Amino acid sequence: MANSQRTGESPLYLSDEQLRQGIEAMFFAYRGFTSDPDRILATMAYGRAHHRAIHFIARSPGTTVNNLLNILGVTKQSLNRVLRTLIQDGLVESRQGSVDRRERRLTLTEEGHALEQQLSNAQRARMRTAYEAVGPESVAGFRRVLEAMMDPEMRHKYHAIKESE
Amino acid sequence: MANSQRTGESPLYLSDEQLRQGIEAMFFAYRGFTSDPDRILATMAYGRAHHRAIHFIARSPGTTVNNLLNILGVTKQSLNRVLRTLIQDGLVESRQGSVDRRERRLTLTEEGHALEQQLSNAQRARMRTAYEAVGPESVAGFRRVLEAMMDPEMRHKYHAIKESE
DNA sequence: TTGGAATGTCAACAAGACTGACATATTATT
DNA sequence: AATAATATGTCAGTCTTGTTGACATTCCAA
Repeated sequence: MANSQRTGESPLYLSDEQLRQGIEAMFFAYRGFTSDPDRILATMAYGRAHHRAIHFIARSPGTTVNNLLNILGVTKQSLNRVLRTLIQDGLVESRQGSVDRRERRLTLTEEGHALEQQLSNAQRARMRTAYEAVGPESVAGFRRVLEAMMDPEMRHKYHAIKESE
Repeated sequence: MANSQRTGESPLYLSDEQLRQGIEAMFFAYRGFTSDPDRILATMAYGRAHHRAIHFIARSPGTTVNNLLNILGVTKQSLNRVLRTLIQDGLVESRQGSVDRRERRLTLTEEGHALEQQLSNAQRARMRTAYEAVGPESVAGFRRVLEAMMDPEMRHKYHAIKESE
């Protein structure tokens, strides 16, 4: 069962040790990935959950609560708490849908956009530095592996967001 | 400042849109990355924090609490709560250090190893499937980008663990 | 012997996830 | 027109995992 017992049959890059290193790289890299926005958010009363909501509202202006729930994969109670504070603080605007008036269409206010820019600038800066350091071929590989790691439903959502832009 | 305003100067793969897609890919992929262990852990009274502790104890048997604190980047109180339950449940053994008896040397018990295997098998299976789907060149690029994304201290720890194996 | 380091523990707290129950509009179906 | 389903919001309670701050113990080293 364990790959290390049949190294003759499968290539080195699929060995348990290589996979384990990939797992640890993912762990440490994700820490770096979130650290810059986290630092900014910590100075306000916000956390990672607020960042995620802001990001995807910025990405798909006019999105509904339900759509956001699907993308973020949390409960409506959890999301609602975050949205409530963002709306109260004037970062997010919630308008009744014109076609289906049960829906709430979410958009960022000017203030919300300002924070979104601040957060994504920080996150992109790290990403850009990493991309520049390794070059386009490595970046292409990076993107391919990440996509292959996603659950199929997540992959669909990922593509849907990409293509709607 | 925003890269989208000087697309003529910098390559496409460093555009804000490409960086944004990388950020979202990272977000969705990390969800997949943690989902299999999370599912297993949810059936017991454990969470991701327990998984992380178990992983790095398995990786560096006889490691100290302090070393684990450095790797995991949490407070000792937080780690201690997790370790306490793991020790009580007989998954982790804590022995007084022989050289410096203030230290606690942490190892997995047989039961601990069994759980670690279950968790890492699940996580490696996803990793292996992804790796197989994209091939060794993409994997190499993936690893390069992840490493470039880490904070320098994290990169050191990552290498230290790799090389001690 | 004294100071500092490593560890453990107690208490209190907060973010952010969860479940379950229930309310209110609105739309769709019968 | 009545009923069912959908979208959203809210209240209450729980859990995990993180945080601070305070304090005790043990042990090494100057």
